[in-house]
Amino acid sequence: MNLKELAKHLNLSQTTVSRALNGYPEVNKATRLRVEVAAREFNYTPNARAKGLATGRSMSIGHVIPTSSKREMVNPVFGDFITGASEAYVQAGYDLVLTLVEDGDEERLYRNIRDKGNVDGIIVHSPQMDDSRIALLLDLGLPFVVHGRASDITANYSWVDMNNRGAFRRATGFLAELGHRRIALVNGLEHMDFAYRRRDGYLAALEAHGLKVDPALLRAGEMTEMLGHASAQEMLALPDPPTAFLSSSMMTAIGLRRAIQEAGLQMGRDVSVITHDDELAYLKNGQTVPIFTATRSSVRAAGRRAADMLLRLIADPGCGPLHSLLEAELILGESTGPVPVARPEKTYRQGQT
Amino acid sequence: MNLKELAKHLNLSQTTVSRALNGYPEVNKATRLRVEVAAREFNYTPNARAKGLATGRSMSIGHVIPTSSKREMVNPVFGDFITGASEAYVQAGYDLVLTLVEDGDEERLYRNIRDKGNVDGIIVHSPQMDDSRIALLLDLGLPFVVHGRASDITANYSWVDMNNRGAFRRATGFLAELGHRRIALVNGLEHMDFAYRRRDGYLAALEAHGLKVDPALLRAGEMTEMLGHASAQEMLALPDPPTAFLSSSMMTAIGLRRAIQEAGLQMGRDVSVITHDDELAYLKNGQTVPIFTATRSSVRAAGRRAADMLLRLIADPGCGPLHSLLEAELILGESTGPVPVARPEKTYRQGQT
DNA sequence: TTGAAAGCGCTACCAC
DNA sequence: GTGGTAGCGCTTTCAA
Repeated sequence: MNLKELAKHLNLSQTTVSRALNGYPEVNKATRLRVEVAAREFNYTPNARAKGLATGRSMSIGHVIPTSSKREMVNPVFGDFITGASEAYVQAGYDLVLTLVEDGDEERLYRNIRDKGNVDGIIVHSPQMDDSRIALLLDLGLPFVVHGRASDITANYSWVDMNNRGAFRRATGFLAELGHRRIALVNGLEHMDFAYRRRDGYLAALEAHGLKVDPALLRAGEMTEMLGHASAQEMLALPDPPTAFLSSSMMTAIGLRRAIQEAGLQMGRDVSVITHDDELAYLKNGQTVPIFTATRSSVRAAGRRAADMLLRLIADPGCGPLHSLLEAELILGESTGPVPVARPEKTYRQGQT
Repeated sequence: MNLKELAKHLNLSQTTVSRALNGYPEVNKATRLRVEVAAREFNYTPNARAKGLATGRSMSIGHVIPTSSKREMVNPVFGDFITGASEAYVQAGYDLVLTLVEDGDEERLYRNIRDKGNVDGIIVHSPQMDDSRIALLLDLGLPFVVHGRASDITANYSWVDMNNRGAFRRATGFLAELGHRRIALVNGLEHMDFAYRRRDGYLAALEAHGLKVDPALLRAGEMTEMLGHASAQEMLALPDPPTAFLSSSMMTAIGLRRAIQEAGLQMGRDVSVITHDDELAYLKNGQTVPIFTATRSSVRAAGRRAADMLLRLIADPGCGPLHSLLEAELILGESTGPVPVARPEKTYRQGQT
């Protein structure tokens, strides 16, 4: 059933029915009620394409995820991010359009996304440090929010990010305070902004604790189980092996733990591991003390926030670039209870530059 | 730039320009060339909504993922599935619309999806054994392909599934052949079809090897690290603990391995683990022998296949329900080399019922 | 408070 | 080969 038929059935004009259904004030109360009842009765659902054509808005948001042989496959945390974003979209009546893109030809791709017109704005995933997409999107005038930041870009754009630097600084600090002197980092590809920041936090903590950096204890690559395994295996074979590992991903950590086990070492006794993507981690202190890193729910909160931000940007383009830095929970203690939700550290507006 | 403007610029009618751009045969070769050049020059991209309104097709596919507090969060393998599906969509010029839905009110929801008209078909994720959505969708006449099956449903519908039963039968068999008599299964929620089938395969293998089923070695729940940890902890405290574990998910396996380690046992020596979602698993035989379970790439292949299937169903609705069962790689051996891609076991058409 | 009619940008039918 | 024109289903002036 479409609007025309519904109107005919009610002996009303399309105009009135449309107005009644879209909450315009000038409709007679009784008329509106009649229309609403009939709409429900006939399961009337407006055609989104037609509505979009008429209003100029598509009521959907694009999520653009770069993939290529050189980058990682779709990151597992993406599911959590989307879950959070989706909440906002459902409430606001928006749809989510997912676009996986091989890198290369960004110019044409993003222009097409805009001109095709089936999204009102996009969320940009996996920014690199010098991500060229930001300038491009600013130029195209398509509203967007970046999930993460691009450290080498000076332009002012909207983003939502986890405090990666802070999380890794603290995690490294924990290990140092427990007496570890040889702390390894198995990171993601370091042209990715999140990985750069994590490394930065790691280095800062080493320096703060008077530990010197050993390049042999640093590894970066696609965050696979294989990377974790190979890295740990090689490092543990060093004359002066690490006694603790920081891992940037759950996947990497799985391989890393396997290598530790294969080396005949025991987690939490001989060697400690803290994983970023993981819900639980280990510290060396005789018996295992988990560090609770609530990354999954934090990422979900980030998704929610990014979506809210973008919707606001679309509704009120003048509200200027928005930023939000979320603090990931990182709790020393028992591994019980529900996962706490990340709290925003700060959110602020800023005038357009 | 839109069609009208482009046509005016070229001193041609919209009709001709449209025909030239859409590959209709009756266009003069020279004209077509002129049009194509101009289109590229002005970065002309047809408006998808207008095109959709005119053609009646939206050129996008919906992926519907149920979520609720009672079910698991978005499964990590979903990213791989989407990656595969996306390849097909890009080639065919389709977009991917992602819809996360809380369960309840399926009736209204799926009807809305159809009537809203911004997808031409959907992929149904996470089917339960008696999933009510299948009858509903069949009734609604919206083309769909299920990722997985619904064992309790007798209707004939299109699906793509991994051979979960076979994979768990084989995995259990490996362990039994290595001499394990007490093999535990930590499964997903067993009203989910994949979990039911995995359990079924596990039970079949036990029976084939003359091992008896011990309910104390069976656990099912949301596939979290906590489930894995709690399950393994309790089982290892039994008077007659298991010497091997099968885990339905990477997340569960992480917790499970932690419990093993906390119990002072050593993986691959005291106890063996095979994880489904994982790339590597362990067998007990003096030294560690990994089982390479190429689930990630297998799932990606499944996504690709499901998408191809749905596109075909949309193009030719008469081609009848299609089915495809994919075999997950499960290789005893070294953990090196690239991940092999799943081969289809069988694909066949079938007349409409 | 209601309705007629003009688009939104495109395709597709029919005439030339 | 090419062009005029009537929709696709909705919103939104403008009049009444």
